[in-house]
Amino acid sequence: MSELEFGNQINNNGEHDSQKNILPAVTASAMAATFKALADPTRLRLLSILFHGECCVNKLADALEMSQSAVSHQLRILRNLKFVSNRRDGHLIIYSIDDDHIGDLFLRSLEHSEHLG
Amino acid sequence: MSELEFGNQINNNGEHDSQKNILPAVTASAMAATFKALADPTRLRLLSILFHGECCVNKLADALEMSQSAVSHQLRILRNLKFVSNRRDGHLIIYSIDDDHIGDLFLRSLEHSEHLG
DNA sequence: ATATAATATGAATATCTGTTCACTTATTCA
DNA sequence: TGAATAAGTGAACAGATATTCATATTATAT
Repeated sequence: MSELEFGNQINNNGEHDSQKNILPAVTASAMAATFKALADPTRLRLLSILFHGECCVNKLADALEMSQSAVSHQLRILRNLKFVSNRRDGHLIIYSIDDDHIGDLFLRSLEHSEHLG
Repeated sequence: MSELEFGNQINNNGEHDSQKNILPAVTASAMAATFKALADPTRLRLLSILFHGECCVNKLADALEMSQSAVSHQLRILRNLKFVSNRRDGHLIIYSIDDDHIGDLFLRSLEHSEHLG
């Protein structure tokens, strides 16, 4: 990771600062938002179901034995971060995975939690 | 991700359930803990510094313009999740990255946040 | 139109999280 | 030993988060 670059930066004195190369606060917040969306067991379990194929809200709620409302609230968070998308079919709303990065993030996290033991 | 497996499961009726293959709640919580540790701008910025090499607590606090206490609290969280380790050198405690997965997680999250725009 | 089914949403609440403050611990050096 | 420096920690507090409850929205079927 030593080649990591977050874009050029100007330090407090207005001088170019290539030494520290600290992740800018704005970028850090954006990344934190991404991790926050994945930092909940319910949302991870929802995603684990959707990895196997699209699914409507009621089925998701049944599968997790949670209220429809709770699941709907959580799906909104995944939607806002563009991890999932939905489409209407009759009076069902059908959710599916809609992101390239999430699979990798998911697997790395699984590896790490196994690594912790 | 369709080949994703979380280990065999037994459903409510005691029957084998290979259809849903939902991420078990315990595993989901472990993964969530991993993501939680990364779901904060301060901790991500600390890691971004450590990617460039080891660093003591005071320098980290200076770099982020935060109190030593706040940084110390956050370092403990990264330490508990084994993302960083530390060693003593005189009266300095020197922190460094101590994980294989974190670099990937970091970069994927960066990609995703850029993808969101 | 009306009733029903599926989903979304706002308010409320209990829990969790990040920082500050005051203090303690650990190490070095005079 | 005693002062100084670096880092860790518990309590407290403000702000964020997950669920519940009640209600609103949207589409289907009669």
